[in-house]
Amino acid sequence: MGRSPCCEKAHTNKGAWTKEEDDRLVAHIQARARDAGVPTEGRRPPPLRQSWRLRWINYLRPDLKRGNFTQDEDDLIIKLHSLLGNKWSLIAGRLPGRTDNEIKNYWNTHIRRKLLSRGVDPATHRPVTDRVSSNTTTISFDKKGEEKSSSSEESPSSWYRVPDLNLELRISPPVQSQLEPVKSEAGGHSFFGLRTGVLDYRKGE
DNA sequence: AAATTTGCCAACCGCAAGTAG
DNA sequence: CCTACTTGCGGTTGGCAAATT
Repeated sequence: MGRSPCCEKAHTNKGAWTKEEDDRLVAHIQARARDAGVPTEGRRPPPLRQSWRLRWINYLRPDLKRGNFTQDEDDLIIKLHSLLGNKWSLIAGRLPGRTDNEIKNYWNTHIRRKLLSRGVDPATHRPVTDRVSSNTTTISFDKKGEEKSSSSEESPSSWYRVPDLNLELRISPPVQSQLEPVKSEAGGHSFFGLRTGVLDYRKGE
């Protein structure tokens, strides 16, 4: 991808990253990791630093899997989406080596179409012809920690059960941290000393 | 062979929440 | 508390390549 015309001007450097820029970013982050911390060269304009962060999280992180999604990953994404909705970061937390952006793109380009071709509404995960089903459980994330459910069954606040999916979801530290114990600082990969790509559930305790 | 359309996906944008001073 | 700044997230855009006309 070339740089878009608008990006050549006004001291900006938007657009696709070059190999050289990637190398510099990786070297910079590794150096910073050794120094344990924060950039020392003064403040940068937010858009540039945000771009660095995105590039690192979505592309340069060493644990990224890349390549085609497997059938298992497909199924897992569909199940998780039916439970979590467009919470791509949460879904990504369950798929080691995949980023939220990657999953979001894959959903929009592949899975949506696949579900539609099967006659399933990708938004609701119900048959398109199915109007209102009474035997379903709806989980809303509108309010933190509140489960709005049409089912009367009591369940522990830390996990949910959806009858027609044959899937139980327990909120716990993501797979990533279990598989890869050796990480910068305290799990996840460091971007200027910050953990990225792994949600820290302990914060909420 | 050239023009047009379509699909893919990296990157951008803006908002909300978190944090530091 | 209040303000400014940073980070994380989800939605959207736009460029490239492949497919089609």
